[in-house]
Amino acid sequence: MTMSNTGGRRRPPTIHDVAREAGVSRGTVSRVLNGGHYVSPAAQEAVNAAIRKTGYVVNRHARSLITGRSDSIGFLLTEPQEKFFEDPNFNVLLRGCTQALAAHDIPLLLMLAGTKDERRRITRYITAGHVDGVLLVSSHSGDPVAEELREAGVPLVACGKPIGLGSKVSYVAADDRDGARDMVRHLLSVGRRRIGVVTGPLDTPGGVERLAGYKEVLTEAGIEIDDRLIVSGDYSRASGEAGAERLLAQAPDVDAVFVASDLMAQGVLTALERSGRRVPQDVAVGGFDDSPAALSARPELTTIRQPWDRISAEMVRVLLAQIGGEDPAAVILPTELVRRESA
Amino acid sequence: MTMSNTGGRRRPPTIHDVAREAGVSRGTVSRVLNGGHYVSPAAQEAVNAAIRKTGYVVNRHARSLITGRSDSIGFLLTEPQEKFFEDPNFNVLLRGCTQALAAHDIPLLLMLAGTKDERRRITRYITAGHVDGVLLVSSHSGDPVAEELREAGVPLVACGKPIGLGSKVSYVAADDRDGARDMVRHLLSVGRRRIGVVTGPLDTPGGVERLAGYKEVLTEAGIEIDDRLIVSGDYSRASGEAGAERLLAQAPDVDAVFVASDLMAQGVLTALERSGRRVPQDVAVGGFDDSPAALSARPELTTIRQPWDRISAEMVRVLLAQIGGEDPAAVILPTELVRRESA
DNA sequence: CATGCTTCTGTGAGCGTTCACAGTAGAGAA
DNA sequence: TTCTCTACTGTGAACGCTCACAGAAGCATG
Repeated sequence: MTMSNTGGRRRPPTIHDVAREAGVSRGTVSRVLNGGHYVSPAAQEAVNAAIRKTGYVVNRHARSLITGRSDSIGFLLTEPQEKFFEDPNFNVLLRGCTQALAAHDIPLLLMLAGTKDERRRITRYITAGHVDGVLLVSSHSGDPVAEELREAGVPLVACGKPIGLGSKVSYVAADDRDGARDMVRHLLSVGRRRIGVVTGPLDTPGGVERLAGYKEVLTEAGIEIDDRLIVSGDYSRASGEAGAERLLAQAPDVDAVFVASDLMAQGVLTALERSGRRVPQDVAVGGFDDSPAALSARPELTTIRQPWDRISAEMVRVLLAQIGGEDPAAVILPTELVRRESA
Repeated sequence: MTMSNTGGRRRPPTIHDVAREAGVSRGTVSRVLNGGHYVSPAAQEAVNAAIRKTGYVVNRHARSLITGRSDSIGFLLTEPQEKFFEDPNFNVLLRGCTQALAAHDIPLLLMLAGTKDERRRITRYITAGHVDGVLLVSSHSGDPVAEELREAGVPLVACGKPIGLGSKVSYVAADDRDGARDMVRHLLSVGRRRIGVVTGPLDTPGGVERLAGYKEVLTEAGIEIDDRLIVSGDYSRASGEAGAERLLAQAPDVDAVFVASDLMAQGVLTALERSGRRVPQDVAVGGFDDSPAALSARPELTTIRQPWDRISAEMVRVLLAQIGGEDPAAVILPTELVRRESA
């Protein structure tokens, strides 16, 4: 007598049990579960009571088998994995998406596509229909996974404008250009004229747009663009430090720096401190993101807030809409200047 | 004629298609899929070829419906949500678990149990059998969700020793006491004698153990425990700053501080700087975790590395074993002193 | 030649849902 | 009355898979 009883989890009640308990048929229970149209109030009530009494929870596998939907979505990260650790923005985004989906009772599957093997596995998983749609985080251009998913017709919403993907891919992004404009205007308003910039990667729309905003405002203000004041980084802390070194070498008279990410700004602060310059007295520093890094920097960073909570909410909204048959959409959200100590 | 064609995803091939293609029956294909026992080499080969040709991927819903397993596991965070953002350790853990599971082709469902509503929803979801097991992150004591899951017999592995749960819950943790011992020994070895400590929350085993290690080493060294040198925090940066203020007021002659987390250590550094003390010349500072925060601190933190990659790998291993019917287990992993600038 | 054992294969049933369809009852119109 | 329409309910089939079972073939043993 070998009964393998692993912890004693007994089989949960089925729709049948509920139907019997309520004195109705499976069909009626199913109708109550899915919106309750064409169900008499009496039956409605009886079924709900039976559900409460039995503790019934729908078996999603059985449902998915017949509907063809999985009622789950994937959160796909194709960034180099290090970024995932270093950049607190991902956390905020991931949390926001998870919660927005939870409100719809949809679980989020975390998918990390670092290696080539993982990419292949994940692509197969998704195209096999195991998720209904994908929230995509991938700033670099020409992402092969995204391209493949798009071709397979998988509903896709990117965070930030994707490159090289057609209009079939929705995206949600902050208004990078406008945010950059706000920051540079602020630096002007506190009396700075030799304003440098550490850009993000210039093969991404975000990097390009933030630089464009910088140039626009300076030009409007009648200040000539000086190439010695422009260096570029890759959003990492180290690249901010290196960028600031270059900037200081090329233009020692710089009196402000607009840095395209808070993490890079931390690096810039380190380099400035090493060069003996005080922030903000000698050089004002403006960041971008309003990530937790902005608060842990010394001095605390004046920065441009990206509305991550709204971004994640919109990503989920747009994705669900697209799964529901609507056309892909692009959503641009406003940013906000957050004034702290560094500028 | 209203054909609702949403993007043209056609139904993927089924096990039937593969069977027909290979000239065998469904049963044989199924056997190949699940280990290949009792299958002739010829059939094996034919089925594999057919799978490649058709691009077949198993329908997990259909499989789960009959096996009763979901072949997916939940990563449950019942911490106050802010920690999730502030503490980079979570990232490392989450990534490690995701990848370890990916190697078994098991998706990870991210579950954030912040509000009471979310907790109820998630508990129902899990106990309904929609995941086979749960990786639990929850440092505070008396977690009601964990308790409920344990009672329902859901396989559970906690990160760090849980409180108030019976021996039915597995856990994986770093050797907190030994790590603390190493750090305090190190502080002694660089000539410090008035060594303070900022503990973690003392209602958690981690907090208690790290304090115990501190006391042990001092006692061994013949140094009397001075209560003025002991203050406690909650692992947050702010509590580290406040703790250091108290410490400096109670014992101005302190020449080293062992801080129970890197994040708190950042706060300690801030307070020390404000008080005019140099690190490490006047006061040496030792952290705990070796989180990314340790590297972004100035000076860079000497700290105790928690082996997060091994912790996540072990959590997954133990959980899968438990799902497979093995008994719950406790795993303690060794830590390592990482010497940098602050001590 | 019968019997047993091992290795392999096909078949029917069933997992818990949803969906399409058929059917019932009651109300109102012809 | 008879017909139609609406509101509601029950039933069988199907979704794609695994599992238990039956059976076939090959080989050794009695």
